[in-house]
Amino acid sequence: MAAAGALDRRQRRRQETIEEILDVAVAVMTEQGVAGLTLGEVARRMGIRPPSLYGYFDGKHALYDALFERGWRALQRVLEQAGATGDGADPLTAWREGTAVLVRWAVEHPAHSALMFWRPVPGFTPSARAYEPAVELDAASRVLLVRLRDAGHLAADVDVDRAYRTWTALVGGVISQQLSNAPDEPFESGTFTAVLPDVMDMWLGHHRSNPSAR
Amino acid sequence: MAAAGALDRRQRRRQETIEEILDVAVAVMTEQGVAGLTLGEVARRMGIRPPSLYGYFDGKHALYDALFERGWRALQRVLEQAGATGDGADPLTAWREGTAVLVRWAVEHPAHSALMFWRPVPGFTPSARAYEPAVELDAASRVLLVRLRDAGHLAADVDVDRAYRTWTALVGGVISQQLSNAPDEPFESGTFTAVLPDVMDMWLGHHRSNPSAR
DNA sequence: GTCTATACTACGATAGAC
DNA sequence: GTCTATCGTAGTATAGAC
Repeated sequence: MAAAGALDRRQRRRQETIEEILDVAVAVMTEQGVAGLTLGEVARRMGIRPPSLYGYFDGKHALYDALFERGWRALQRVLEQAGATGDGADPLTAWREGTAVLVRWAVEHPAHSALMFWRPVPGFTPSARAYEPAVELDAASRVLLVRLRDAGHLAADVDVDRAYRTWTALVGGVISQQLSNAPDEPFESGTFTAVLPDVMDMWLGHHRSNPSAR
Repeated sequence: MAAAGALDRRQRRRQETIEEILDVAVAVMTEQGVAGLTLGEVARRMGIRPPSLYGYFDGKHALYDALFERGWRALQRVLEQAGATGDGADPLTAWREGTAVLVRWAVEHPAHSALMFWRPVPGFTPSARAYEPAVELDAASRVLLVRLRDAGHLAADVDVDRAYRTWTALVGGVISQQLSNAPDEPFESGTFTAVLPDVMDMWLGHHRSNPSAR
């Protein structure tokens, strides 16, 4: 039992170090840009030497990969807490609020967002494991979209896939513009996040009256 | 006259070298990502040494700056050629076609677009000179938007600034999603560029019936 | 004037001592 | 587990050949 306790303690300590590395990396990325992350700067802020980081991550890309996965998992979590993926609430409310929560999270986590939504790092491609929560969230969003249609908020013959793609473009556009042009503005009063209600109305109106025909 | 001729010839030669550097840089950025540009790779492809590039550009950032400016100027040019900024055509047609030309140019010039619309390079901020065509295009777009309203295609009391911001978010979103998720698809059959007509209809419909109130 | 040669600093990464 | 030492390559800058 003593050995197991020591192992737990050691593993917990290790986990704490991993968390610290990731937190510091996010801070560096927020200040210097996602591609401006350097292992030297992370090590410097932690008071260790760059090679020591290799005891926790297999290089810089592994760090990006962990941040990519954690970003999607964190987004998943806030959406679940907002009740956006549950079956209880009215689909329309869930859709509207879920979208707002998504955009808020994105602008409040610019470094994660840039890594997740754009691909600013030359050689980096997320692993299948890191991609998993993104795929799950995609599937959950499509399910909710179907419920939105079945509840009569969208035209019965709407092209769900096309409508979903359109929605991602609109929401992604608001996030993109806000982060590129005014990253320091808060969600509530952002130059672009402020038009999110308009954008939602636009999308809902279009798919309520105008079906996918074109 | 002979001296002037020699000077012209020398300057022309120099200009050709500058163009070649920029072309090669775009090729590298297209393959490796905007932040993946290295002077060594540019020099290697041109058959020269990295320090030779300093005779034409004051380092990598100056190269980015020139590409930023040329990108906006090129976009300006194709929009003018499409008649999107002239006074002749119907404002609605000009707006629709101008938007399509913009999106097409963006997806067909991914390296330029990433540099112009996102900010993927850590230390780089475009100079005022490089920004000029972007500002001009912004102003021209707003003028056209006012003409669109005055021609009765938008509600008379529409908030022009807000409508313009919304438009940039929508169009930027389509470009963003297309370039991030399926950069190799052509404009005509792109997963996201294909919904551009829907997005345009949405935006026009919203501002025709629903004024800025909210 | 334009290039090559060379040097300096910083980065990511690995090997091996303690 | 962390360190020092080291490698290869990048961006940058200067000196000097032609």
